[in-house]
Amino acid sequence: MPKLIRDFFDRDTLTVARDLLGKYLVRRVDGDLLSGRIVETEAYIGAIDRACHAYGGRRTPRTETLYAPPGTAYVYLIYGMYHCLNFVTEGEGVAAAVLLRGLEPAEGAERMAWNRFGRGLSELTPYQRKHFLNGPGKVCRALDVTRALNGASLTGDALFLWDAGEAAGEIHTGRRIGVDYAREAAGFPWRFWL
DNA sequence: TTCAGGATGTACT
DNA sequence: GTACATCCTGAAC
Repeated sequence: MPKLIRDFFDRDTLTVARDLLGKYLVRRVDGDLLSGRIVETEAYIGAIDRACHAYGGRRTPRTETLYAPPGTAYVYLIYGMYHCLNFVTEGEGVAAAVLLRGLEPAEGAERMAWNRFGRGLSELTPYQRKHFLNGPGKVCRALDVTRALNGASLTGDALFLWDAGEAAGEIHTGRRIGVDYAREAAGFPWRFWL
């Protein structure tokens, strides 16, 4: 019911990227619940997208997860020190996913602050509060998402998505971040935010 | 508030 | 050897 099931991800990737806005990502770690409302996503579609790691059907040990069944977590290391979390979409064998770029903190914000900055919520500067979960690396750091979760199911206990029944609100669309190298794909309006 | 520069490891040429 | 779906710090404005 409110927990998103595999069928949710087994659809057109752009549709999934939009529908994820306003849903909640929930992470269970050591009995604690960390969660946030999804406010920014990007779509990556291997068949036609130079910015996708699996562009043109490319298969390597890293990209293998992109071909996994819908509702699988694709987590990779970027710039040697940060992780990015993606939700695999469309049927098994089709390389496509939605990158999670931003959350609004919900449950467990205190612990997330410790994960991100090594100190509690009340100790944060205004700048740190404003830039709390507004980037893919930040989200993963706060929710303790690492490559240990690569290939995990998004309908399990450690990591899943929740539909609280809230209306998403107005959805904005634009170019994706950090893909200027991707030629024609650099301009695809595949970034969505609230 | 904006900007340049550096950190850091893996994937792939 | 080069590039990378990033973030932080510190300095200048």
